Amino acid sequence: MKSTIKDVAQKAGVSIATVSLAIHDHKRISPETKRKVQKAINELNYSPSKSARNLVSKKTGNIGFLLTDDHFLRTEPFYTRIFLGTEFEARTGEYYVLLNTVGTDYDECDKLPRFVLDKSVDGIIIAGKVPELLIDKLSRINLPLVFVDYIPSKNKYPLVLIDNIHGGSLATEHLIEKGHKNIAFIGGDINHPSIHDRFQGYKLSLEKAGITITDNLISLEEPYPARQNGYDAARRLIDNNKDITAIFACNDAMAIGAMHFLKDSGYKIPQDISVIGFDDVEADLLLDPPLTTIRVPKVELGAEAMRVMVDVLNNDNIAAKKILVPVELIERKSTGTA
Amino acid sequence: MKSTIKDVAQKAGVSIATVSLAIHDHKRISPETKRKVQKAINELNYSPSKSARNLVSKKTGNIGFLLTDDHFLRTEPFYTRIFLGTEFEARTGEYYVLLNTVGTDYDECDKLPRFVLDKSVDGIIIAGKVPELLIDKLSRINLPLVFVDYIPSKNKYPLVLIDNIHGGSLATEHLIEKGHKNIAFIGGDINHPSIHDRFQGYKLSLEKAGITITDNLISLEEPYPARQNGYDAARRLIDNNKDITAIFACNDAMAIGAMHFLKDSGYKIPQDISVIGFDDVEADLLLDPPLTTIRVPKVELGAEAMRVMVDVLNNDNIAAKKILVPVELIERKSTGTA
DNA sequence: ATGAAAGCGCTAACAT
DNA sequence: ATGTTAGCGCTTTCAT
Repeated sequence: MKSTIKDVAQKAGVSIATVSLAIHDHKRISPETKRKVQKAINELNYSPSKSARNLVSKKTGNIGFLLTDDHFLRTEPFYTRIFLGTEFEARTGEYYVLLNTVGTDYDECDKLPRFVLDKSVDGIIIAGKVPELLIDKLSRINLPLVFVDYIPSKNKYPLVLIDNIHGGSLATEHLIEKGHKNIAFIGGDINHPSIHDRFQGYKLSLEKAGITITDNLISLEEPYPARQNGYDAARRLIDNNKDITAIFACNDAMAIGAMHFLKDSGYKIPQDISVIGFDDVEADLLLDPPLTTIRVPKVELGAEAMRVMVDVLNNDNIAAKKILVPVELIERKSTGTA
Repeated sequence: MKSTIKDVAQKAGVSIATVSLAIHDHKRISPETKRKVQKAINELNYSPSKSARNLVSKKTGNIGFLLTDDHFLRTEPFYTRIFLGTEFEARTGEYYVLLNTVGTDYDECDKLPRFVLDKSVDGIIIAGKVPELLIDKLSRINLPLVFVDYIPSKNKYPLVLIDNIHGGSLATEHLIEKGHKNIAFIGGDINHPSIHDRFQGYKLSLEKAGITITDNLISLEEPYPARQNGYDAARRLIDNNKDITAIFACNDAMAIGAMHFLKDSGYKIPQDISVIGFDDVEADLLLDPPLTTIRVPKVELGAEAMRVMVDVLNNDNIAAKKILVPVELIERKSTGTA
């Protein structure tokens, strides 16, 4: 039933070493022997055992995908898409990807992810913000790390990032072009590199357009960028400043929350107030009106991270590169002229 | 992290065999020795190598998760959730899950999924409808198969299914209770067991209520249950029958499409026409009005499938069992009195 | 109750 | 150009 390298060797009338070398297309093996071996392999329907290979090569052929559980369970399928991207790309690199989530409250006592404990991965792709303590621990074991959509404080790893500053500018400029002057910004967890950068893009574009940046247009106190927080931030902003004609939310979740608040308060979107988000999650199209946003190519982010990982694994001397994945404006119906 | 069973044996002052037995909590090992070994394990931060274990045990510790690529890429994160469920449950069973998609147009020439070719899995969970030809091929290799949300024609495998008939009844009865008599059904791919069963539930409930089942209330011709097809089906139905006061769509995607058509045509939901879906995808809450639907516990479906798989692998349970996972009515705002 | 030793299937020196 | 052989880290008889 299950043939081994020994069976192949016997059938081909050579040694197992020859079979092994022939399989790896080693130049020391003559073309004729290779053919003989190949014939035996076909006849026996042989396929090398991964376990045995792994044991001797000390490789696993697996890449770990790590993120916090709240990221994976959140309503918007953002990181799920990134995961899919790594998965698709892994196929071509002959890898499998293993998933593990960790709590956001990771502390000293918590164990390392299962796939590092039992040595089941050759490298780890870390998606989104994870506890720095975990990164510290991970950096001590000798596994290649690639970050996607997050910049760890100890910045010495390859990074695959959204071009957030540019995206923030795109969103803001879109609003400016529509004639808006009082453009609010809704952020959450401003220490998060992505949100920080989107905010930078906002400020840069306003400055470039000669528009003064006012404090009461900006909401940065929400602890994380979720719908309810977007709702709350919009309320606080609108309560304090009736001149606002447009809102740029740091992500779609907050934009959706803001839209709910505006509707609840009787504002018409975009006639009274325009709203633009960031991410382009799938729910955007279902909203009424559909949300104008900055599209983040999520699958592409994952694929890119996997490509970098494969590169790192193949040439151990790769410099920690930083890849900025471009974004684009998707204009739908939630933004209009001032 | 680099310590092996040898290091542990040395540190504990015993043989590697003893360490191995102690790890597996074998009764032949004295409690005291076990403690000594455990201490050494902790101090060395030892964790057994999966590759080595796999080699001797002839197991991989991996479960394959198979579905068609269109299922995985569709907008509603339905199968993604099921996948997550298998993943969560796999943790406790000490398994990893490997993902593979196949085309819907799978034919004789196509290769088997990668994880079966290189023998990387101990069993396969098959989610949703997959080509029967593939199932045939898979059934010939000697791997345990578990189906979730699909009934293969060669019905000899463990099945984890949604209680679709009951769900169809729940939805229909809800509408009947609201006083509706002209209740339309929108289906797609009626040969799909799930959709077929939901339709059965619809007919059963109507019969039970003494309501005649009329052809011009039923749309079954759409080839698959997606949004656009829901839109088209609703249009055809409403064009032919102005008496319709409620629509039961076989899934949320079609319900969303139907709602779009109704809105485009100036119908008010639920004042003019009620709409109920099936699945409870995350978009439902964002719709205006939010969609009344039958909730399918997606994560639970996946977890259950993995539990069955683990059972099968442990030989605890050889009989091909069939598990019906219950559903519930989630009443939101898209259904009202007739 | 514990240890010695024989593999599991494969790769890669080292021989020939 | 090909064969011999020593492990990789672990489980599992079989001895002691």
